[in-house]
Amino acid sequence: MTTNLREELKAKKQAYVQDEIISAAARLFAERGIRAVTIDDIASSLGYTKSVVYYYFKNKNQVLWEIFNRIHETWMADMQAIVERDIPPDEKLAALIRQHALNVMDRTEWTAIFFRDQSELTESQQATVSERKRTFDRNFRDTYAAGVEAGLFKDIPPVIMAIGIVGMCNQTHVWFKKDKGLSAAEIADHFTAIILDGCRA
Amino acid sequence: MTTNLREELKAKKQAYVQDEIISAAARLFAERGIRAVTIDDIASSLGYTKSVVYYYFKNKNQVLWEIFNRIHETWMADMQAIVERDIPPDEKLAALIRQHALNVMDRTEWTAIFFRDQSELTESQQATVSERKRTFDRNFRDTYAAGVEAGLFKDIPPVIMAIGIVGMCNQTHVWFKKDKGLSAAEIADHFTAIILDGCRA
DNA sequence: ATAAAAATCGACCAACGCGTCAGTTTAGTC
DNA sequence: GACTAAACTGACGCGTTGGTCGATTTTTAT
Repeated sequence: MTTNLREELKAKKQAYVQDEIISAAARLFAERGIRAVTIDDIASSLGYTKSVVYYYFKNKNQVLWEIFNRIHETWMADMQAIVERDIPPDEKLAALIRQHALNVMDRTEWTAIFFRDQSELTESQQATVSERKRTFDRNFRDTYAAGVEAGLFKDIPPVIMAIGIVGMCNQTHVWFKKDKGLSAAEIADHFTAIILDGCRA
Repeated sequence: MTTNLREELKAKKQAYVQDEIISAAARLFAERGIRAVTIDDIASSLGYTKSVVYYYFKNKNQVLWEIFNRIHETWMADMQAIVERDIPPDEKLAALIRQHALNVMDRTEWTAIFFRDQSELTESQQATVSERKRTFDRNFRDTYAAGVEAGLFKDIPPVIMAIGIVGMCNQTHVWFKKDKGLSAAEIADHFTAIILDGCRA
């Protein structure tokens, strides 16, 4: 059992430092753009040297890829929980909009990267992300389509709705500032209301 | 008068080549991101050498800055024309939304750059762009506020509306493909309808 | 034909940033 | 206290790229 301590410590510290690095990287990436940020920048923003980053990550791409994966996991889990609920389409759409708006504003930096810097990934990573985004949009589309079917929504092409909604929410990452002006919850509620009033039959 | 011919020809050719370069640059910048595009890439996409680009532009930043200026000029002219019209706020808002959506889809590449790569500009250029964006948003805000005043719109904070509208329109640059699926006009009309129905008192 | 201006070429440089690596310090283990 | 895995250091190699510069070709005016 004695050897376990070392392993445990290793795992814990590694997870912790990796989180630190990813957070710092995300902040800088979002602010200046991926290419404008050097590994040195990331490291020294944490008081580390470049080599430390390379000890915990294989290369710059892996740091970036981890950011993409984490944001996707969070968003997808939230979305899945809503989609599986047994509630009418209008309520479901409202919940989806609200949740996505909140998620975007909860981590504006990550959102900026996710929607802006996909081209910095490798070809195959890009393909994966595109597929994920499609799935994401599809949930909005399907929910809207179900609402049209049920006579709750106007007969607007669901694609348009999905694009519009996601666009509206995503762009908040540019303007939203925590602790300044309206709260994330208020903004999310307004957006939800605007869209739902705009598409009710 | 003979010297004038020379000057004229020079001016015309220079304007032409500059346009070529800017268009090519915009296409590549939008696709791969500013930093991922070398001056060589721009030049050779036109069959030129790097030196040709440096003959017509001082440096990379000037090419980028020109893109930012041109898109601003176009958008602002269109917007100004609408703002000055003597029509009720709801019609005005509808016109603004429609026009912006169309402008975005007319030049998806330029839009991508404008909203994504501001951080690649110099500090003072960034300040200028931020100021311009504020002015742009303010026209949406003021128009909405006037509509609320006139009892046409719900009493939602105008800032929210402006953010939502611009976000909705901007994001289309990601999805919109000419000659595929719905036309730009159709999308613009749908967006306009959704928003206006969503905010009418 | 010739001179002057405009346009283009191609070699070059210096800075920069990614990623490597051989070695050193730190901290649990026996 | 010796041993070993983990964590970290600092210097360096190497490719890339923005930008320069003198030389050369092309165009226009006289």
